[in-house]
Amino acid sequence: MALYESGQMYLETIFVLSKTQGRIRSIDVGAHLGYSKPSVSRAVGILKRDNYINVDSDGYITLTPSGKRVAEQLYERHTVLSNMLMALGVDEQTATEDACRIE
Amino acid sequence: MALYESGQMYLETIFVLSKTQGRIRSIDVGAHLGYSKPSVSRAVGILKRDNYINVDSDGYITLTPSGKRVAEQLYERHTVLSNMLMALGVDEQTATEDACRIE
DNA sequence: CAAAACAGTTAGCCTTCGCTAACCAAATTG
DNA sequence: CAATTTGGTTAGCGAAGGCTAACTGTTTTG
Repeated sequence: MALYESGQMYLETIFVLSKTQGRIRSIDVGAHLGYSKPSVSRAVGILKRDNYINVDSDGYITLTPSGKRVAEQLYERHTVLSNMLMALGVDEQTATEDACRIE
Repeated sequence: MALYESGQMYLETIFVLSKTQGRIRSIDVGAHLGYSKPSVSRAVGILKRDNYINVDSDGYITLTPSGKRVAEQLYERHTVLSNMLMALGVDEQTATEDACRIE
């Protein structure tokens, strides 16, 4: 199944939060993205169905190998964009946000 | 009225085609974007309703002052992105396409 | 001049992806 | 231990923005 725009956002968020926070659940993803619980619930269900993530019985989310591979590409792309923007003189905070928006 | 993502695509396309081709109509915009006539028809109707463009009795499209102002910003943003990508070593053709995608 | 091509519109369908309301089950707490 | 909080789900709405089918009216053409 194809990974749509919003799915990429969720996947990258899961990747980043996993790195910075350790174990994460849907609620953390929603809090980070500013989305409602049902929106996250659906998105997580799709990512799980399409084998990008696993969700254990306690609701903790981990990336599958293919999910991790894709997420790393997305994160790399994000980093490239941020660096480009910073090279243009945008400060780091704004650059990171703009990179998000552009993605 | 807000200008949504797709509206920006249409507006920028109108701007670019006007510069390179002179007089343009909906059909030209659709051909360039690869969209169907009804999709373009709706989008053009919205851009017209929101005063970004004018459409004369023969169907020829021109930008209003505010439409032109916005389109120039979009085009500028596009150019910046293309240049950033080319600075990264991407060839011009690919850079322009990627800038489109990113936008 | 009849037939075909061209440009545009209308009606209506589908998917993505937000949302709220309402519910459930498990954990926490006064 | 009853009441609240927490995390998640289900049902269903609405906007954006693609699409096809089918229609119009105008031009072009054999």
